[in-house]
Amino acid sequence: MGPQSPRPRSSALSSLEGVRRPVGINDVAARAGVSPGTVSNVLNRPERVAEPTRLRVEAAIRDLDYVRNSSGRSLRSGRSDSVGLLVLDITNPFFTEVARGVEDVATEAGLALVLLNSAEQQSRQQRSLRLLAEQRAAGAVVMPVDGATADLLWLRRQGVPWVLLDRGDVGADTGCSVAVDNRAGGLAAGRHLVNLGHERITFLSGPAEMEQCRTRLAGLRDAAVEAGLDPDAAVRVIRTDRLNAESGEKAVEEILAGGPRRRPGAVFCTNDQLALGVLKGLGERGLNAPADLSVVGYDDVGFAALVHPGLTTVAQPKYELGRAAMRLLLSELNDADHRHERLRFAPELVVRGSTAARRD
Amino acid sequence: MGPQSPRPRSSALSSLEGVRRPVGINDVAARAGVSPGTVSNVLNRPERVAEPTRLRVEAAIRDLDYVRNSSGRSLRSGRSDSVGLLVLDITNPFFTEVARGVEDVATEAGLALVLLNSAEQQSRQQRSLRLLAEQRAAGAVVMPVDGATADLLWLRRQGVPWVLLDRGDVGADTGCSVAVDNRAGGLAAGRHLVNLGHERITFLSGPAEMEQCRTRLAGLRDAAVEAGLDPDAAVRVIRTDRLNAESGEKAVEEILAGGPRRRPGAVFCTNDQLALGVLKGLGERGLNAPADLSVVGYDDVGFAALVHPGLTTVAQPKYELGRAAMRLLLSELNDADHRHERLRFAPELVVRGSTAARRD
DNA sequence: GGCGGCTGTTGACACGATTTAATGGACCTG
DNA sequence: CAGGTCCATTAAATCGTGTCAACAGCCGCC
Repeated sequence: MGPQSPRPRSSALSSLEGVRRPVGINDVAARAGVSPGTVSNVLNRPERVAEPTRLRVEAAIRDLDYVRNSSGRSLRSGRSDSVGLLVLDITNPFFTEVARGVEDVATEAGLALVLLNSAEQQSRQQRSLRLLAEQRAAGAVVMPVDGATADLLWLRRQGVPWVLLDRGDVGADTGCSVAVDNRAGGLAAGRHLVNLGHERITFLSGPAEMEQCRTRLAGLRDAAVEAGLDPDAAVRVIRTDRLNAESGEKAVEEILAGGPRRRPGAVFCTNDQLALGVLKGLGERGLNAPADLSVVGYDDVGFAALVHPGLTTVAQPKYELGRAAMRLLLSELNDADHRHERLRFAPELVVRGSTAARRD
Repeated sequence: MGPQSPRPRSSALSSLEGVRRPVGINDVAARAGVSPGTVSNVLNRPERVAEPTRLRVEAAIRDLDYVRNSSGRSLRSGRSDSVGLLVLDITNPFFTEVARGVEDVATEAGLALVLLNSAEQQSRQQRSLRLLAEQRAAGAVVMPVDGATADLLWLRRQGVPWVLLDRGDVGADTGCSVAVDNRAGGLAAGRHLVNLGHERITFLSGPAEMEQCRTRLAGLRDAAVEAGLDPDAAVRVIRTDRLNAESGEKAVEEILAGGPRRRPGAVFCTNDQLALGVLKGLGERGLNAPADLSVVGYDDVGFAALVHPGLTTVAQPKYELGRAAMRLLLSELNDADHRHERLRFAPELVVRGSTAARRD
């Protein structure tokens, strides 16, 4: 034992440096003249402790500026009070609206939100899920990259429940999910264009493996069939590898290829960013919507209303989506009789200036 | 004592239900035939343990699918391995780019990011900071609401260091800060407009108490003085209460008030969202930039390049800002000889189509 | 062969909060 | 007054990890 080995626990001499030994529940107990257990009761079940005692403890808490230590707390309980939010791309406005919804509900429930960004990479997603397991997170709201089902099931086996957001299912009945009806969205956009007289429509899709893209396309084709058109002739598909404005801009070339005769009257993009990119690409070629091409987007991000002409788009209740997901997670955490639920929201077509009747 | 009271700790019967007792460092130790301390060494200082032992332990870890418990970890160490990121508005693209930078560096360093959104409310910020204190967060990157200095100092007294982002100082030499030189940004925008011949410029500001707004305005006035103009005559200020597109749109009325004689030739907005709102408001009145009014924004968010005409704006290195802030925080956490630093980035004017020479 | 030095491993405790069974005291009742 | 009930409080055990002094075993050296 060195000379200073049993460091003086309760010395007050540290007021000189700014670094004070953190005050714990024991210090509070000592100051209030009660046992640590009573302090814990004051914090967690105040009704069990007599009024005068409670007041004394509360005074001690204030005097010492006591802040409880959540490590100790969650070590004992086996659960931490934070929930994960795993998104595919923090910078996408769709996700940030969702995040706001999740955050609001989590905050109301006193839970901290751990933000994880997979950037659409499976390896990063895997790291993120492991982190949640290590933290013994109370739960997670997850927008997984495609085909990473096994990792999710692993996480649940580790005792961390999740709610799937904006993705269908992960096979079995393994958890709640919240999404918007993509087929209905595609259908609404399709009907709108068909009603305007368009018979040649290009669908600007993302990567082939994304379920949303395929389903929205299916809805679009439904609309063509409804109108008595041959969907294979009426709908042409162009794929991009990323869902951003740049890809949309580059795709304009291909959309317009084939000369005026084969040129589509309308393009339906699987994402507003793509659509805005298309609008920009048109502008650069001296063309514009809707005169030369009707353009429809998807999501209704804030900027869709700001461009000129305003972007016609399929709105998703993004904020509500986030709130609902977090609420389902809370239900799974708190309700003993929780049953997994598949919540489906209805999208809504917002008609602005970027679409118009066929002119040729 | 009920019949089942001392639950069987090591029974293997739980393979039926999906809920297994979480496996801890002790189980690993037992399986590998070593002491828990050795397992801990394998995890934290592998070089101290002999190769064969290490391999045996690593095998046990894999076999049991052991996941370490960060509550126990950080209870012991007094520090958790998460850092907070407090932003004013998650949905603002400026913040999300910053967040991406912070997130990337934090992830590299193996730290988890706790996302906190003050929504510009002091009460929410206070709750957030308390949460970080409770978590014994390793540190935080903070964009505080104005005038909440005391809470920040309190957090540091609680042992949680922070880096200030996009805000000057908090009085004394209390921590690092990262920001962009707002005066230089205002100056660059101002010079650009003055060089185009504009002599009546409106500054569209946010709330009066925001330091950024005041400093950018000062830069703009500097430019006027440089050009031999009386800044009080040349620059008019209009305030909005929120920094969003809606406010910009509403402000158009006021900007144009006073008839063509007194109408300004240019408007410099303290934020791209405001500027985009102005562009929209102009469009709705049948006017447009730059023919009727030159418009300059600030931030260079992704959408600034997508509108037509493209928005001339003062670009901030958002992603780099986030990275730098997190790096300074890491330095404060790891380097014994850390000195607080004030990092200032240079903004850059990006000229697009929304500004043009004076025409009247 | 005894001794010092070195390496690898162990055992026990500390971290801070929660929980449970036990305790003490006040009050009531027959 | 003995016995019982109820309430407020306490002491001790516990959660999973990290740390550190102590120790065992081994090698080499004189």
